[in-house]
Amino acid sequence: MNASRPGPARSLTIPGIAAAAVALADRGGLDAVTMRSVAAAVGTSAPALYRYVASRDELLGHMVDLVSAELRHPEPSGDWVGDLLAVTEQQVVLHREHRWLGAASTAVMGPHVLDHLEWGMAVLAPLGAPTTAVMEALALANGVAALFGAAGPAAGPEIFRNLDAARHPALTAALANAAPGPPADDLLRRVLTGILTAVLGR
Amino acid sequence: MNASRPGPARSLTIPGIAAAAVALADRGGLDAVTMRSVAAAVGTSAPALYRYVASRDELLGHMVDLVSAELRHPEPSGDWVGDLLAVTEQQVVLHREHRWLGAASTAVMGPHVLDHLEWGMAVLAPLGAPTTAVMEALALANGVAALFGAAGPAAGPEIFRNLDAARHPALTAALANAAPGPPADDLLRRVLTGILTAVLGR
DNA sequence: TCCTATCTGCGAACAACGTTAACAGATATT
DNA sequence: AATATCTGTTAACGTTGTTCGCAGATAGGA
Repeated sequence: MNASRPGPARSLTIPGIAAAAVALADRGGLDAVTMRSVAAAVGTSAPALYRYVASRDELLGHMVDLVSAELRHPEPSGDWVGDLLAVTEQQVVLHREHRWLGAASTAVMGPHVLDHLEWGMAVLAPLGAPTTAVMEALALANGVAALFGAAGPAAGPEIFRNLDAARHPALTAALANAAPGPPADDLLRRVLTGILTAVLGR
Repeated sequence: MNASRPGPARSLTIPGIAAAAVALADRGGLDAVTMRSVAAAVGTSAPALYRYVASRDELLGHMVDLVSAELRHPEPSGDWVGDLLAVTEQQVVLHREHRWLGAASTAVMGPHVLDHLEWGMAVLAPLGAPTTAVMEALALANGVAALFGAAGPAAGPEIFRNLDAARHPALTAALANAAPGPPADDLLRRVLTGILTAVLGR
């Protein structure tokens, strides 16, 4: 831990700052993550944060990487669908616990996000599919995880304010007798296998 | 066109305002859509816009609805996969022409967005699947369209700044000899059919 | 030991944003 | 003609991300 550099030692760390920002976003959404609020949460001043991050977007990237570090990647077992499904389920939980994840623009991928891609490449390597197809499959898996995590009662019935019973009869009837509940348990597995076989052609 | 109401007539329309906002967003992203810039584009003042929209978020909703109006929904032909694929391809084009579409939070669905859902319900009605499954299938189709539209050279190689050849060897090798190009033509069809059959179980 | 270079964190400030308040002018109904 | 009501504008408020200097602290070199 030798700094070997003049000047006082830094009192904060990027993971610490990102963790405070994540806690704020979990409570009040991404709008609650302001430079001033994060600074107050870690006990410092807003301009001091710019000694650690170049911009707010970079801080958001650190947040994404921090929560992505929670993913546990099992050793590739040969059952590539099962392996991928296990991690995708974790991603769904991640998106459900941190509903800001999908909106956090990842302008630059953090190391843990890259770890996930690396693991996915290793899992799908035995298939011998072209790398572009593998990347597309992984991107689709990520997107499906985001969709499943964001689903459910994300917003109230205000979304259907413009619903007109005369113009949208089928939709009106469908919403009347069937509120959109959480997706079925095995739906993610079915969709994921459907996507993977469609993309990788196996 | 009788207003039958005192006071001067309004000089603007919501579609006109939304069209100007769409043009701004197409050029400079969603950040370029500020109340002042939109007002300048339509030749008025920022506070005057609040006579037409209650908030900036509502304006964003009008933008989403305006571009969603471009969707052409064919008469259901019985070939529900083909019908759905035709419209989903249009949605991909829409997301590619308006890359801000995915980021525009739809707090309230406009009439044309509801039209799309209504049409989807009608297309999938002959299957006799539970309404929740149909809604899930349509939501997934929308999400896949957004994913396909957002794919490609959306951002430069800055995304992989944190790539470490020692930590991510497979990824490094994959990126070296295969730049992520646009998805194959028939990929969307394969993925969509895979998802639909997985969700609707047919 | 003292000096100096260099780093940290802070107070003030700036431009831009969404939004509101109060007001002048225009217009259709009475 | 009088009145009520709607429109659009100017000014302003609070908040945001970000930058500018500056005071203070600290480690290495003399």
